[in-house]
Amino acid sequence: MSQNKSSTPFVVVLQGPTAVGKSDLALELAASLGGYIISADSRQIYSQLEIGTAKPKPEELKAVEHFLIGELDPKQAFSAGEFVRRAQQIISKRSPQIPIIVGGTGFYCKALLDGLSNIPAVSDAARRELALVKNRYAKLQEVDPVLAEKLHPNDSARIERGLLVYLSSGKPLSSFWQQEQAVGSYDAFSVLLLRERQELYERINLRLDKMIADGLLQEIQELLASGYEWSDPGLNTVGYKEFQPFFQKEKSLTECLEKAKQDSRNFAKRQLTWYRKIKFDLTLSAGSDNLPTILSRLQIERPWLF
RNA sequence: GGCGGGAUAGCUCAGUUGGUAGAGCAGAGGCCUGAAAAGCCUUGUGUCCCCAGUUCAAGUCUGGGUCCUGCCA
Repeated sequence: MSQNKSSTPFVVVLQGPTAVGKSDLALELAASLGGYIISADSRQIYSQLEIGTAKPKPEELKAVEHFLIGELDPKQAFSAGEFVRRAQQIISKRSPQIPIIVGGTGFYCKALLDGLSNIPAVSDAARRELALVKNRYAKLQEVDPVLAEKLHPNDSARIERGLLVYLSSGKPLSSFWQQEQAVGSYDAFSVLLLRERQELYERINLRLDKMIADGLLQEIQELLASGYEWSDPGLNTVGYKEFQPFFQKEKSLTECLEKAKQDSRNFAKRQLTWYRKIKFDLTLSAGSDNLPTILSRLQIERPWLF
């Protein structure tokens, strides 16, 4: 047991709801293990969204090497598949350095660890064709009954995705599930960082107030002035989209700020629901001195690291 | 002080010709195979402000209180 049993790369995964305090712990952990950080965050991947996505500060980005932060233009769409591809590449290139994968996008972490079915990319032609489909759920029932069975008729996003895959490939999305999964197998140590609900909600509220104080509105103003639009993927982000009515002079700043806080709280709740069914090696309560706890566990379970 | 409007779920409010009440939001729980900070589902017994009256029956009508609120003074 003196070394990693196979060549499977070792990764630490740190997850938790928004505003719980993941970044600080990740920095400490990376420093202790001599590792680097990969952000598993569907919003921090965008450039120019600094304040509202609570990106690490420049000093922090300098102290520890970070990946997948600010790499994408807000006009570009991103996806779980793309995340997995990029993360895998970074991990293999950097091996045997230890990546600390930190982020609140649970789906990305799951996709990286458990793999995604190998589903063909969606074509532009399919998108154009989809625009002509009237009753989408009925169409999906006809074309991919297996998927339709699993979806609620109101679940527009997944119905759309199912149809796009069918229109692109000519095969039902569900037919790809059985196929081999593109699993990059890792020896992962998964940590969940939690906080008491009430306290988490209070932190979220305070964080939004602080974002405004730190110049969130100016940041949005600059984005708009640079030609970004509210319909761009990057701006479809909690902490940004709620301020559209303010910039369009339809609602007061207070109203928009309250909505942003509300949406963040709802988001945190959804994250917590997601994490409940994910298996973690260690669940920690934020606020205490968690670094030693993680390190001692690793010393026992992954002695070759030390 | 005068003339109005209102008092119903944590919040904002609906409630039809009287038959013991319902939406949105919040809260809570859940789903999730390339938009996941997205998308979606489930979940509402509360002194209908108080007292008295009419009535088989009052959130709903009548009278009297109390407290908000708008305009005029």
